[in-house]
Amino acid sequence: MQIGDLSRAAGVNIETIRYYERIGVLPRAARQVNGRRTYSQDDARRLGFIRHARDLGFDLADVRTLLALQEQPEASCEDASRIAQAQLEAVESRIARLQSLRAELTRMLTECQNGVVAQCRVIEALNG
Amino acid sequence: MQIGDLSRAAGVNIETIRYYERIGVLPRAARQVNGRRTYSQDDARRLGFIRHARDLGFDLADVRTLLALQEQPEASCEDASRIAQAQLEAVESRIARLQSLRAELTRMLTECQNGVVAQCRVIEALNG
DNA sequence: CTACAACCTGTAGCGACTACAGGAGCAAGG
DNA sequence: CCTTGCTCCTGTAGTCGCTACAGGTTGTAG
Repeated sequence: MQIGDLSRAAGVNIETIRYYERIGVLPRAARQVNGRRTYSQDDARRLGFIRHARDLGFDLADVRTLLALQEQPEASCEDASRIAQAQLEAVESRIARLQSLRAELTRMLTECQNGVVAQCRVIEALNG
Repeated sequence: MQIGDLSRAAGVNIETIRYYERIGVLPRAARQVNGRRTYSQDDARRLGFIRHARDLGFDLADVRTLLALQEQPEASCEDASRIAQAQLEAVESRIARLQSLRAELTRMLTECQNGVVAQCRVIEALNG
């Protein structure tokens, strides 16, 4: 399996895969004689793990930690749940924040009568 | 009022104020004889406007447009409400996405018994 | 033999800051 | 008068997580 296949299989951009290798989130891929990268099923699983973690909002530092943990099956999973817990809290505070943004935006828009800028509640609200 | 005062008054980092000037979101500030920037109340209001818009999640391109609109009181505020409407939709889809992340994180965490990585639901969920 | 696709490395760009380095100006205390 | 320390200046580089080239090689199909 070469990089294009992996890219399609995992739904991750080729450039992103090379980027992950460059920064060491993925190990240096094995090469064919022509210099092209080859990947195993294991590599694909690792990339899937990364992608899923990224989709859940973990940053690459967290991903590194989670990957390292995953490779020590006998270690305590305390670290993993601590990271997930922190991420959950971050997500919850982002939700709360976005909900208040939504409220303010909605208020701005319902008060705007679509007239002239001088009377526009959207602009006025931003000046408040 | 010099830059430090404005920074404290508006709650915006000094470097950020200079950055806004550099990219033209703020006009080039008037200078004292010694070369230091001076700001008026008007400048402070403009910065407040920017900050508020940024807090609402508008990007600097939107901010530029909103600032330009604000300075044409007789123009139609249609553009302003279109931008706010788009922002509202973006906020709503971010909320939806974060709510599903929260659900998945919560599920991961409630299933994790804080044992060993090999049985950890957090790690397992990321592999799924 | 010629296209053209897929790959390679290396570097630069994005947005919105943030953090220096290296210097100048200014007020207060000794 | 001199030093200390604060604020300011410009200019450049770093952050994060990619993404997009440029310029080259290799492989495949007609």
